[in-house]
Amino acid sequence: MVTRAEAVTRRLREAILAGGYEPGARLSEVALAEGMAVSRTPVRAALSVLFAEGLLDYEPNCGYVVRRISRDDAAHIYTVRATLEGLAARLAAEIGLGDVERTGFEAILGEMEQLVSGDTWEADQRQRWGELNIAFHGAICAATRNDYLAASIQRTRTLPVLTERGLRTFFAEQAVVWWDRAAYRRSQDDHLDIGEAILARQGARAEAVMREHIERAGRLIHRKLAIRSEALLALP
Amino acid sequence: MVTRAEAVTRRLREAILAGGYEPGARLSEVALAEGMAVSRTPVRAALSVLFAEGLLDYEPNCGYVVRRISRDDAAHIYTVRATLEGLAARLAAEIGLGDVERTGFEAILGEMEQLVSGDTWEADQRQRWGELNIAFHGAICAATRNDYLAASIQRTRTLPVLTERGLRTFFAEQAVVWWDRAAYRRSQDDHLDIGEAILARQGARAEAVMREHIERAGRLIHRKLAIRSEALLALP
DNA sequence: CATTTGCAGGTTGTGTACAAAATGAGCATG
DNA sequence: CATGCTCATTTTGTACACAACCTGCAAATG
Repeated sequence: MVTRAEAVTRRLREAILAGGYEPGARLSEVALAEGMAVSRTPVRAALSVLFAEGLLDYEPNCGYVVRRISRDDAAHIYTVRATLEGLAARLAAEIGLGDVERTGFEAILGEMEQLVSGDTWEADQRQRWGELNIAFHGAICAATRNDYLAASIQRTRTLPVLTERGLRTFFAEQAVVWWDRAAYRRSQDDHLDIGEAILARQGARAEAVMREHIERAGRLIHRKLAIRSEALLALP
Repeated sequence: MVTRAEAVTRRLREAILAGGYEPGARLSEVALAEGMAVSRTPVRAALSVLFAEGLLDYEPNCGYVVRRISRDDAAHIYTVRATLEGLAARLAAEIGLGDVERTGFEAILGEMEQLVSGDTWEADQRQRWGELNIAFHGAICAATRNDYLAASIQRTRTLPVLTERGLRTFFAEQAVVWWDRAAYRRSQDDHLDIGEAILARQGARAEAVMREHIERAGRLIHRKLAIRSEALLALP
């Protein structure tokens, strides 16, 4: 059975990552408790967990607020993520994929290629592409057989960033509304190179391409955030 | 003011990392509460935080136990740590040290060299060397100006491993009782190379040496754990 | 004899009352 | 007008009572 604390944790985490709360928003225990029809106890437990995960800031006797991540923080996180995903790609190449893994891996890449080179590019296709992108990176993580590495990468992908809409988490496919179609094409080319390198057991090449692949996404978001910051400064 | 929950968290964390509780030990809420003369509430908060940090395992309605990390887990963690510390060394070299940083850095290296090439090698000298080792790696982290990276590295160093004595955390200097003096000398040679590379702004060299430096420590611990496992199996 | 079912004991999960601390409004004072 | 103080309000921190749940054992049942 799931405890209420767990249920509240999951609901809150998803709400935050989906952008239901603005970064900087105060999370009042009583308000959340009433909203979810539980007492403050499970809410407190959930908040402490999300704080430990890095989604919230906390000040004793002052409460929890949704963490606001600065442009520099985002750049720092992307630096780490690029390195870790590069490591994962290299390990996957060095260890090699089993037959089942290989089949699934090629299926993911094939469907992505089909999507991105299709005639239309509607919202549901972009979303499907995002799912496949997650699956692609997840497959590489899984192939390393290193749970700690997979968890570390996962952490870098689930931190909310200052946003009004669209750019909810660092995981690039959540931010796709920012991208033009050429960026998808470029991203897909990277994926093809990475997949090829891994299947050919070329560890160094897989690592280098993956690293650059992530760092490019980081630069893109860094630039987008700059534009947003200027826009905010230009207000009243 | 610090809340009781924070105080309990700190005390518990230190106790676990110092080896006060065997991996696998159950942490009863009431027992801890009585032992620290607080109610169960702050104890529960502390346990949930330590669980999120990865120091504890948790099963609903069943309680918390000190996490037991397998040999493979240890190897996985060291792989990630070697990569991250390598990244830190490279960034430190690329960014460069300020005058104050550089002075402190050289002081640390100098004292370590003096210690390890001295005539005696007693317990307090080994401990001092351990402190300086922490300071050395910490200085490199700080020089990157990347808090997320520093936190990620810190996490890899604070996970307890199966042990009876000596080998409490993965941070090698906690495990020094396992090493002979030659290992310290070798470690110090690495430090000197890394320091030289960073000061000379040789990023790739700093990264490579640091990576190997950490991976060697990982292999050492992996081997030690193997010996311990055999010893355990050999018991009645 | 094996299986199950019920009970007792202990542990964790939740609700709630109260204490302690921070916040903010209003007012006095320089 | 700015500053600092007091006090009410709000929010969080803690304690504790009770409910829900797991565990082990023993007795009943087939």
